[in-house]
Amino acid sequence: MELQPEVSRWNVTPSEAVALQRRLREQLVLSPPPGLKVERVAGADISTEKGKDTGFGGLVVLDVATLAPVARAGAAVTLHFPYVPGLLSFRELPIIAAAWERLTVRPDVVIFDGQGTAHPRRMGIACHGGLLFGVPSIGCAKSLLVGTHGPLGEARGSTAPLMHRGDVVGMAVRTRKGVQPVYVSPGHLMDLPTAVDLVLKVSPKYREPETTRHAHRLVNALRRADGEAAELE
DNA sequence: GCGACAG
DNA sequence: ATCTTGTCGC
Repeated sequence: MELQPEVSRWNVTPSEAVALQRRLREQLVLSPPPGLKVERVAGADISTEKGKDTGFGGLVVLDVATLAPVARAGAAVTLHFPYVPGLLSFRELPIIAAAWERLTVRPDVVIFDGQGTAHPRRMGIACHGGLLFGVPSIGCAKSLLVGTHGPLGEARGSTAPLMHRGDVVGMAVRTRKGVQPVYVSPGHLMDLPTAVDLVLKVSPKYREPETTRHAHRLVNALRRADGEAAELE
């Protein structure tokens, strides 16, 4: 058997995964490619069933100017890694990668449902995914894994730096007045200001980015469709 | 040793 | 993440 490149090595123990993250983070580039033009942005997500071990993953590509979907792809893959805080990418990325291979339209940026550098080892799922696909990426999470931040204004667009061990690892961003902020951090080939700007741009109305919302609906639809097919057996 | 802990 | 009903507020 060929030894898989480390960035796509999934058959590891949690302990090995941690060691892998420490090596992979050396490859991270925390700045956008010079002259990056963002015309298409993709959202990635997975959905699972309570007692089953199949994960349904998908990506939806949106036109940034109109936020209209222009492409999508999904895949069903057996889960081989448990949910462990800090090791989310080893559970979800194999599924998202299968969908990525079926995606015919390449986005300029991928937004993941989870952390980027706002991670104990600066290697959240957005970092790992960006490295894997070789594409600029952003992490946009609904809750914190690590870090603290001060209060932020009530208005949409308000921000507060997310601090962890003396470093700014991300930004708490209010995407909508009167709701809890989301937590934005760069993944790969990305910086924090660019990430925050883009997340606000693709979140004009709801708390979460339209990319994430579309991806979430896609993978849930895939899971339900699979469940209905199973009922007819 | 104790508590925290993306999805 | 998923399992689940109603409920509060714009």
